[in-house]
Amino acid sequence: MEAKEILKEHGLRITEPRIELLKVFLKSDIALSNQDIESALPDADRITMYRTLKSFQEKGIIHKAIDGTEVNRYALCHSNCDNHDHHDNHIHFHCEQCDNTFCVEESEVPHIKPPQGFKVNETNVVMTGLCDRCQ
Amino acid sequence: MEAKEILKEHGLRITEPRIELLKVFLKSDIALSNQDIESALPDADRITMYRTLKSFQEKGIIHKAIDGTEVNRYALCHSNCDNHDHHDNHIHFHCEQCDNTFCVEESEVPHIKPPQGFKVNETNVVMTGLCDRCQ
DNA sequence: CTGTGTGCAAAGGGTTTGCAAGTAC
DNA sequence: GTACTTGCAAACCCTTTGCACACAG
Repeated sequence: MEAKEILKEHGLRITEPRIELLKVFLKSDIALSNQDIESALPDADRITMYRTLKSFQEKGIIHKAIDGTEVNRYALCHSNCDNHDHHDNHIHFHCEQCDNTFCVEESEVPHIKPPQGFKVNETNVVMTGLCDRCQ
Repeated sequence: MEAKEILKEHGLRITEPRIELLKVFLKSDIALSNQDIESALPDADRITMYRTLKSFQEKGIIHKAIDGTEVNRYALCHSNCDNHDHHDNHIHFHCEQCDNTFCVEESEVPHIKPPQGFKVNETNVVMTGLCDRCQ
């Protein structure tokens, strides 16, 4: 069972809500909002979901996909992110039509020179437009 | 009075709450959160502020500064944005220390090739790190 | 067995809606 | 005068906290 392995690898106890949530992420090719997750797991407890999302982020299992919308979305980390140290370095794409957010894994965030006197730790790129299914 | 002119140019009635809010933006060199605005205008009505921010956005007076935080921040449009058609094309910088977000006006968002079959309307870049005052 | 995780109830906080009075033009 | 705007109250909704019970290791 892949979900259980991921939990074990990241030092989290194997519980049912965590396995179910992780399965949803493993099956999805888009970044998931709270609403998406609730639709996928209608019987899951919302509070538990909040807490699970939080610990998944802290353990480096998922990352927040910055897409410029009001809505928080999360996606699996593909690089080996350890606790508190994410290094996903890809672009996110938000489709205006279907409202989905995609991780563009094949992309690399370009190096952009920061303004004078500024120190950059992380650069995020969000593209907005129409995805391949919608246009 | 510059504030009044801006309102007139964008087809908005000249009212006190709008002038006051616009003055706050004109004086600020950072993107402003709701909290920032409330601190600057302690006596202003919060509901009116929400509505004013909304109409300013719709008229192209301000734009949302995407900075990857939970907090919505807004900054004046410098290019000529008309209704529903923003074309600010600069990078935003979020400082982890002072929690401020800056519009990096001198920057240009690089052209990044979208994935196969995707159509890009807008590209946003957010850099996170330490600003010149904090490092 | 021990500490972590769960899930219900309740509190918290920010945002939106309804509506009557006020005001720009 | 008319349509837009304001600002209060109340409704809304999402998120967080408290706590007792359940369960993984």
